[in-house]
Amino acid sequence: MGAPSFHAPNADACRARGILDRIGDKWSLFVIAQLGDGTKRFTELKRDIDGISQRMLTVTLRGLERDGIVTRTMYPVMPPRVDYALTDMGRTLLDTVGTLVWWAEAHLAEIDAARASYDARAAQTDAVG
Amino acid sequence: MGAPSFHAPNADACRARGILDRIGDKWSLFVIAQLGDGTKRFTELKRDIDGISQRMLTVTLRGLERDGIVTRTMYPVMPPRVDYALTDMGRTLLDTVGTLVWWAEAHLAEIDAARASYDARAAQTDAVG
DNA sequence: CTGAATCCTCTGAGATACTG
DNA sequence: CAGTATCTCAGAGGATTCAG
Repeated sequence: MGAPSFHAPNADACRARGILDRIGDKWSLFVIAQLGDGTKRFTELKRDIDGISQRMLTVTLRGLERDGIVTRTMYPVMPPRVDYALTDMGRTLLDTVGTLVWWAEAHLAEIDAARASYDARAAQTDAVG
Repeated sequence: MGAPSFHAPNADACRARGILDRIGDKWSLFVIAQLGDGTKRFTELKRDIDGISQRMLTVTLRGLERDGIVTRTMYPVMPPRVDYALTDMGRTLLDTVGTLVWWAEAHLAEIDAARASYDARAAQTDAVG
């Protein structure tokens, strides 16, 4: 439990938002996860991340590169070749996100149950009311 | 740092997405952070979370309630009164998110530097190219 | 006080076609 | 192969208004 008590005023939530804006979008997490396996090329990423479009892969990679989370290496060869990899900071983020994944796994069933319960209550209220 | 090594294939990223869909939206994190201080009423939350609209506060609270992260307690009095609080699961999430905030604080400067550097390079490329 | 309903705008993101 | 450019659409979210 390295987590500080986090009696967060808005300020703390604000800092976290910056991070969530980065990894909370639709694709960043998948890209980071994929690069956790090691250096990959554009087409490899596109193939391995199911459903991502060229455009979104490009946009996502640009964002991550800008924030110093991935590196982009171009080889001036024909046909072109570009390698992507996590930076050191990117790897620490991978670790941090790991705790979130852990939490998700630990509470998936509980969340599903809560949703089912809530939906059932809502449906009943609808029918009765 | 209990974080497992997280050599995540897509499956792991997928599970985390569910969580990020919940806390990664524009307001959930602020609400959770505020409720970390203890039970609050609708109007208190609206006042304390700068810039949130009634609508988004309602929508956000409903989502969090549905997922079993906050509880909603109505008092049938006049004028109406509704209290919101974190559930036990909500408190564990607060803890988990704490590690993310910690990461954010630890790397804010590095990220800012990376952005500045990237933007500078981009501007230069633009000018020269 | 708490919230539902309506309207409106702006951005995220997919599909497609083109370039070095 | 690795992008960029353009079009388009759906959904998020704000402002405002109405109701219990």
